[in-house]
Amino acid sequence: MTVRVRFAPSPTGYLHIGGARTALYNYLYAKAVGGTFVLRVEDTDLERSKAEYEKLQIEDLKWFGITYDEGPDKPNPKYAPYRQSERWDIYMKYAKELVEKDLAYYDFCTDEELEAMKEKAASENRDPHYEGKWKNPEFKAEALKKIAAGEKAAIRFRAPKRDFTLNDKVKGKVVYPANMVGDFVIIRSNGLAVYNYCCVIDDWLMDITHVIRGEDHLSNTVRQLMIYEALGAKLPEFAHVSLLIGADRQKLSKRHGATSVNLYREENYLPEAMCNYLVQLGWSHPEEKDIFDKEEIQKIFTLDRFSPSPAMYDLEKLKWVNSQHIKKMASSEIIKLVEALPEAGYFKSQGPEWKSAATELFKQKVNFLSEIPKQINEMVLSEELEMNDQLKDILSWETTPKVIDYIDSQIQTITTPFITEAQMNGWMEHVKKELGVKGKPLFMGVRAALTGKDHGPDLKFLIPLTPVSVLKKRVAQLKK
RNA sequence: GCUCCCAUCGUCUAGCCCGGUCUAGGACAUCGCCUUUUCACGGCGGUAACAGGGGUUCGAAUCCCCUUGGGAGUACCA
Repeated sequence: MTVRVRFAPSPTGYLHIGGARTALYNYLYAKAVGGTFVLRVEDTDLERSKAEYEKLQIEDLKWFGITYDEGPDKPNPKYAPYRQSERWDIYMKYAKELVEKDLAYYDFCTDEELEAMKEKAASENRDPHYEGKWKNPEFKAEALKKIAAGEKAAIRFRAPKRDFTLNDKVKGKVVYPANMVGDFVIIRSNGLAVYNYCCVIDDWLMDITHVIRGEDHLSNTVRQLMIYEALGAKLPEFAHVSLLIGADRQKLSKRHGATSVNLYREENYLPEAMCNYLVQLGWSHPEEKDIFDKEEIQKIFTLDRFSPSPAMYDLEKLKWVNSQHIKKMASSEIIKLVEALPEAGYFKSQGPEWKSAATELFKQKVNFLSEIPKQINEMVLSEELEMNDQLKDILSWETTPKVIDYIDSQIQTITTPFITEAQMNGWMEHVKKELGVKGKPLFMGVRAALTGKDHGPDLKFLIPLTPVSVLKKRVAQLKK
């Protein structure tokens, strides 16, 4: 039997970081065992579900490189349709069968009655477990007659009064005591099915073998276990992955800042880095590696390396992971990506040699791709000197004026658009040997003269990338 | 309230299932030093954790119980 897993998002917003992580785990597992990854859209909440969100979420998934084998736009006739909103009749059909078998019953209870029941239960300090009076066969006949006459009613599942046990891949053995839940609604009085029920019907009918999802579903799983049993369906394996939490240890949500995947896309995070980080949040590499890519993980991914405790979503480490992936990446790849950036005007206008030299230099120093053109604009292009305390300090050294004078005299003789690394080294040699300036005054003096800054990348690489016209202007400003 | 889940450095985690090799390992962050200056990179090193209490055992981070703390669920939401 081949493995079939699914990711089942609700299209009620952008793809969430947590959702992406769950999708990733499913995807990785499918890849690891040669299974099928299904995308199912859980849009039973008509109020909040929007078709455009479905599209957006799929785009986000694509950005991650998460592709699915089956889904709304890639249907397998055996299992289609893949949107729950297109499966109402299926849910109803099985619900009626459950009623036939007395495993469920019609409930004509009104909202007011329900409310009263809940209040009463609360006042008696117990759970408002619903137990309808329609258990009685007479009531059943009566109910069926009313339904036939067109009366609206919900269908409630009759919860067996006994323990249920789940052997979860992450949590281990979980025992749900009897009476944990009362009879619960599976079909609303408007005829539409409810999550805990559709989910089971779909997983069953779609032959899902492994349900990998967030821990927030763990408590609800008892309801699903009951339905599987009533249906006579084979239970899939369950893996309830711990939740992502924010800095306040609460479940990660919008108020924790950037929790939508599209935000990271816009910020030009590397999808590979994002995957790397997300996978690592709750799952550990068997060799304790921190940096890895999807191709590597999908070969070795297993369900037994999940951490059972929640993981805090921490931008600092993500930043570092991103920087590591930038360093790993071929410069040719980076060039393509950088050129697509809005700040990359100057970068784009340069020749291939300049681009690759600049990329080699700056990719070592940034956490984000967008910092490459930003740094270039600042370090290479800016003509304006910013007179800060550090710079003033350097200028006050007694060796600095003669360094500047020398650099000025040299730069005047240059007629090429750029100087070479050899020329740069020659200047350094001269200042060191002939002017007798070495160590900190040497490097800081030359740096100040040519960049007007007290920090930046190695001079011998930086200066050959800087237009001579810019260098001249900087030196001229310092001469004044 | 009730039910379930969770508990190793500030953070992500290894180790836990199959007790001794753990004076608890790695990574991020942080601090210090080194590298022809600075930021960064790299290298080296430091600070830093088994929530508390009981058991079981010759021996417990590892097994059991309790407490505490955190999380989730408790809907005709998903």
